[in-house]
Amino acid sequence: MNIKGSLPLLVLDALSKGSSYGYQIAKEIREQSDAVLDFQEGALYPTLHKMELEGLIEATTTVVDGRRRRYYHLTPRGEGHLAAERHQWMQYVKAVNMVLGAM
Amino acid sequence: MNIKGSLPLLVLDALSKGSSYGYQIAKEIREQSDAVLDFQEGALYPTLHKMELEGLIEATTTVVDGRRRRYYHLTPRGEGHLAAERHQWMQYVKAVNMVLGAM
DNA sequence: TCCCGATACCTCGTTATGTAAGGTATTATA
DNA sequence: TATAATACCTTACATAACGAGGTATCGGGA
Repeated sequence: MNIKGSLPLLVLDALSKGSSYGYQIAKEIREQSDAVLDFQEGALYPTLHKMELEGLIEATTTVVDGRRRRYYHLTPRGEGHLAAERHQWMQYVKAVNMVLGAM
Repeated sequence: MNIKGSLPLLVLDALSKGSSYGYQIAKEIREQSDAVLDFQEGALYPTLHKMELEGLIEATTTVVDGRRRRYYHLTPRGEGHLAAERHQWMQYVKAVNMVLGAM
């Protein structure tokens, strides 16, 4: 179950804790949310590519145990964007809760 | 700024407080959220029609002050769905916050 | 009087972002 | 030996939003 629009925030947040790669990021999001969040590869990889094009993240490809890994890390621009996305997320949640709570 | 997927919940919630109509529902959501939520008519009306087809809401058309109004009210099915949507929303928010909070 | 903003409904084209399913390839395990 | 896990990718499709347009009424200000 994935609400559209929250994946970039989750990716930026994951990379703010150190560089990582697609498969690992997806796994962490799934595990840390007790499998409530479960983004498919068809959402993850295009999002990573888009964020790279936007200059939010940068990548280097390496090979570990014979398997190719594309490690991403935040750019300064990405760091700024993380703060903005965090704020937007909290603001949105607050707004929905205000409406739901209102009588 | 609207995260995709939250509109049906907000509509069901609005109608749980009494019958209402599209224009009014949109206005309430906008006002009660301090304009953070601002769904356009191109999102609102198709969503209302879809929810009616799904049997979550029912409508009656009346005329007030010469203007046509289509009043919606919750069906029993819609009431059950509201509880499910509420739960899903809270579960999702909790999941994202768990991931964001995790180190 | 005339136009504009607010009210009230609607649809259509486009865009964004997800799922499902497929492909390629390697390594570890049953 | 075959299957799961790791690791990348793409394509077709579905969904749900936005933007912009249309129709129509009513009330208020220039």
